[in-house]
Amino acid sequence: MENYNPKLIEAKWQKHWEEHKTFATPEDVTPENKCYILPQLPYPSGSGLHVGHAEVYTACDIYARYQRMKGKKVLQVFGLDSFGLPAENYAIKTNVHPQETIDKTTENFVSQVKALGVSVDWDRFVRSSDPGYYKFTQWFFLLMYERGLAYRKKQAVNWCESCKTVLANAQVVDGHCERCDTVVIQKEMEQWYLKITDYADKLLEGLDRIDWPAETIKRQKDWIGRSEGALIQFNVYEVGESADIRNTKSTKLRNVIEVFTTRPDTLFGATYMVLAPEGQYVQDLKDNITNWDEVEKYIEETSKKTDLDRQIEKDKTGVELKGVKAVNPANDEEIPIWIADYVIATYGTGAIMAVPAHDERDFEFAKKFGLPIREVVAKDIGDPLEGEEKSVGVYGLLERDGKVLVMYEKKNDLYRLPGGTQEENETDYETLKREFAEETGYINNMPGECKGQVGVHFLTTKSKELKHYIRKIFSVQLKNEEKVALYGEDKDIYEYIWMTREEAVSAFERNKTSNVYPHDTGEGLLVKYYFDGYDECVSEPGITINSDFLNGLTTEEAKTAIIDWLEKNGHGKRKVQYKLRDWSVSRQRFWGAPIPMLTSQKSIKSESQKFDELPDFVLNLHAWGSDPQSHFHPWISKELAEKHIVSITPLLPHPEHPKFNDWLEATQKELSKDTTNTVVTARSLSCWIALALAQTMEFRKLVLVAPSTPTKDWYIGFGREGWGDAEKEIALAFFGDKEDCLDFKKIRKNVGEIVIYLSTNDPYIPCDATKKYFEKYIPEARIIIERDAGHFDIEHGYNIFSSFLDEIMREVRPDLRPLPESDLPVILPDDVDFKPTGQSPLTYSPSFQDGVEEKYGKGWKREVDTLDTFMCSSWYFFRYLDPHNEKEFASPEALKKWMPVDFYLGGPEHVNGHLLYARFFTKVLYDAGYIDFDEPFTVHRHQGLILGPDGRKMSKRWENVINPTDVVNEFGADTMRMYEMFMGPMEEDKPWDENGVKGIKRFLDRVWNLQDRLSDNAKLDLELDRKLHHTIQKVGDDLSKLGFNTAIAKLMELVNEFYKQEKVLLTSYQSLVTLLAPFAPHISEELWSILGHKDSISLEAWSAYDEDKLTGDKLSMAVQVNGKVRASIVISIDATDDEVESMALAQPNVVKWLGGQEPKKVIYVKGRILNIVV
RNA sequence: GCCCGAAUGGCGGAAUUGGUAGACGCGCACGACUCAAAAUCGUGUUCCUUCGGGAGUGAGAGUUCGAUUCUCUCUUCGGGCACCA
Repeated sequence: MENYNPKLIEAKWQKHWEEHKTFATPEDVTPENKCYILPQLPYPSGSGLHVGHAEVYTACDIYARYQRMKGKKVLQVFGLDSFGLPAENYAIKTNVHPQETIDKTTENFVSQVKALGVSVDWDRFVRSSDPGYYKFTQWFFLLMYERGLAYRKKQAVNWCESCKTVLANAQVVDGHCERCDTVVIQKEMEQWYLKITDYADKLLEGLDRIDWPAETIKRQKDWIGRSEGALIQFNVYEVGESADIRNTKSTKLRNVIEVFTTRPDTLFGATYMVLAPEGQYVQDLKDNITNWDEVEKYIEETSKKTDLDRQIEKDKTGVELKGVKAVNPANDEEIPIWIADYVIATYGTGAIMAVPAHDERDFEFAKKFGLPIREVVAKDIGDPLEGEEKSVGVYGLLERDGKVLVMYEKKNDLYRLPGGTQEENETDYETLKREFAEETGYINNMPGECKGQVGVHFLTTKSKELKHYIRKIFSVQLKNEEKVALYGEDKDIYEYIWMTREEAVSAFERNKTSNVYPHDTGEGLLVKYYFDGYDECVSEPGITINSDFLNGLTTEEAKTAIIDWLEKNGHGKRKVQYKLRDWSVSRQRFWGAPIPMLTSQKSIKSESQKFDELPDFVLNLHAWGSDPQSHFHPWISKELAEKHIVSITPLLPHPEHPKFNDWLEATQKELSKDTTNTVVTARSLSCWIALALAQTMEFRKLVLVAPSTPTKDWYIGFGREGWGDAEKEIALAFFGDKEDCLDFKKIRKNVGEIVIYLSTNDPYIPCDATKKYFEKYIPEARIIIERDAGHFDIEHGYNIFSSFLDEIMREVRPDLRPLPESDLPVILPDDVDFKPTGQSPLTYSPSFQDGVEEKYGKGWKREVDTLDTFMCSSWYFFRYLDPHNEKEFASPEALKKWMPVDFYLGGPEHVNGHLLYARFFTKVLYDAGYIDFDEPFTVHRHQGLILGPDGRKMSKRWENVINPTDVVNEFGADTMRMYEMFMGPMEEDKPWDENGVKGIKRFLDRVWNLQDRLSDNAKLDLELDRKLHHTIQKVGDDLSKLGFNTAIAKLMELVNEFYKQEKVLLTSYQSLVTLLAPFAPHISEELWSILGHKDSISLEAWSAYDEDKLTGDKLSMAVQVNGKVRASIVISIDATDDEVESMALAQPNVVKWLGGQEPKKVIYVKGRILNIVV
């Protein structure tokens, strides 16, 4: 027998697999047997494969090989994310074109991965920087653009001065650039964004349906950051305006500040407002602000601060806006308006109502600037009658005979302290309560009876909370407004409850905190106590006080009540707010996919057009047989009104029997002379009216929902079958005998933008045919296909239609144009100086704009920014399914066959980047009808970090980097694979251990050397056979749940058992080799062929275990006396309970420990344990 | 500050629904083979011990016949978010 020589056999088998295409993707795939295994897409760095990479590919491969042996049809893939900053930065450093570098590193990286012996279908290898790939990255951008999900906007962005590029929020780590660690600054720039915020709800909802690590799901939820609350409008007045004017409720109040709050119930406690310094509101008020110089200075100071500064300096700063006041809509109280940088412009509305009593930040601010603090939520509640023995409700304290008395409630009884047993102190509850109230002026926590200063509501059922508050401070309500503070120790909380005034004061002095303000009034000590954490006041619900009609309501009740009131009185409404921001995708860099858009200097289509930010008039047209009160029309009217946009939805004549000319006339009447900034929306039949109007009038925009196509064959060619004569008659009356009669040339010239909504299951308007029709006549129209939207009717949930509202409101940009899909890909030119200047390098490419004007018209140029590489990795898992398809990103058949991914392994660092984006892309494809699932990764797991031998993160700096290829060369890929899997649980961080690698090598040597002991006629050892079947079971179970380390341990046990035998049965050894195959494929293949098999072990079936062989006829069991193990007995498997008990009692050690006593009780858990209690 | 997660021998880590804690590997010790070393094979290896036992899964309590596992409090470490209204 030769020695185990991994070098030789690994090369041999890798060649064999490649030549025999052993791991080509199977064709006979069903939804039940398909198994798509996806390792995370790596960047091919110059330093090559890292041990962390090897961990991912090995784990995926072991899983893939196991599933293959279990009979699954496995697709395992590999690719590279070769676009992006690392390659470009390296190019800049070395002055070598990134393409060259990438080709080199690709070759190196791929050969390193292949050397691990992974069972990947290499014919499906993809690389994001190849034109065949990024053509579809660009296609995805166009899809987003068409659906209104890609937009260009000027706003403050994250900018890295060193990388000279914009960064997404997820790429900013602790205020620093993820790549180069430079402090990120804010810069006003026009950038492309993807509207991922539109999908916030869907991204949140889908998390409940996927098998991902709980931690990851939570992190995505936190990142999306949904909070429910209300928008509340505060009117703003100039100081000095008379009350009369103020009271006249003018509908066109110019200055309204809207705030978002999650605690509308505290509205009565809003004693001032704060605006974000860089926000729009401040600018709007500029003319009325009398201290503008001061304000401007503050704004400037803030804008100079980086986000990092803002995070570090948490000291509150701010400036009051003099000359203006806001009015709290709840109580008509005038309150001051401030600006402060603790309010950020990008969340909510960039303005808050400040409720200092119940918000920590407002509280700090109010304290610093001496603003009034009004409590509106009483701290307490919880049912004192509920809970455990220890639950105590402290009702309050009073002073008597120089002692401070605590009233508290325990279960149903009210006690007085001190002393006395329960019985002695038992008193009539009502009497005691009354007496207590009379003496203290304190009224207990009965909802509705709370008075502002009552203060000490330490009512709680949880001893934890009680301790917490007592430890912090006891605030005691005495007569004449005097307060004392007491302190309670953690362990003996009752100790301090009884104390003299002096004791109380000194206890208080000892435990002074910054939130306690003692004043000696001369007559006594006045202590003002602010709760240490007002955050708790915010998060913990309570009873509303000081709030007029909300008094006595719980927080939840008060929220509902105040929102109802606000909505009824037009001061606000319910609102869900998200932390998630839109995703900035344009980069001023070279090494990425060019954005497939055209730009021009001209901002209008014709001489007379002028598009302001918002439309000044919206005309909505309802459908045939419909009216202005139906479907989404009422909602749209309301929303537009709230945004102060004038809109009309006229009732069109005879909606049941419409006539074209009547409708046209009726709508024309509603329009003024200048319609250039008017938006016309229409649904179904009336879309034709909208188009007809646009032949002669200029519009800002048309938004057509489920449009009938304006041909006379509409109802025959496309319409649903079985229409009766009546319908035909009406349709004819409407359309007349017109055939393609519209002048689309004029329409296209007259309208700034045309958006068309279609639904995949519209019973009247066929999606595909209508799409084709409009693509032909209005190629630049943006066609948005909505999944399962029916006829955009109320039955399909279209009483609200938010993307439609967005389209109405959206700024029209005639200076931007998407490229037609047929012109993709936009090839990245290579005649580019890629040194960063802050300008996109493509600006300087001589060839990039060649022929663009000739092809697309004068004045048009290609967009010179490139796409964030995260866009490449947001869809790569689709490309593997059909990597050579030049027409589609993947064919519908391939998508149906393999998606979603069955197992996805990747690092936890991408949770709020890639993993969110990939889900977003998938959901957009779903909504657009391309796919039938909306979550890409059914099962997802993370791998942990492999640390250096010193326990630190591997880094050149620590000189503790392990190169996987060195390990493969020295010990072989099988050893490398198994060692990485044996180190510990896959998802945990674990340090590398040189000796551990040797241990695995030793194990494989032992497996190899077992050949010496093989025999085909050795006697079958029953114990060994049972062990074998146990191992088969355990290894299979562990593999299905990725417990690689324990599976390997079990294999080692089996091998150790084999070594206890003189001879090993050939069949047993064969089973061992198949179990080993997923982990160490090369040695397994070699042994398999030595054993005489011709076929690859990779395609062998997984061993089955025999259920009957798992259990022997005897087993060993522990006997306990009083819970301590005192003996171990071997019992027969079918022994009766009595037999076992008598056997246990006969054990000498048991007899000894029983000490002659009779057992009180014997607990016998069959086959597991027997415990004797004396 | 807020929110998660973790803590087991000298080390990496096992332990099913609460049922003989320390599987497996490393390291270490001893033995066999060898002139010797390495490699290999074998034995032992939680700690204390007066060799009867005793203690023991970060600390302290609780529930239980029985707790690494469940509950509460605390400590330490790791991670995430961070003025998100």
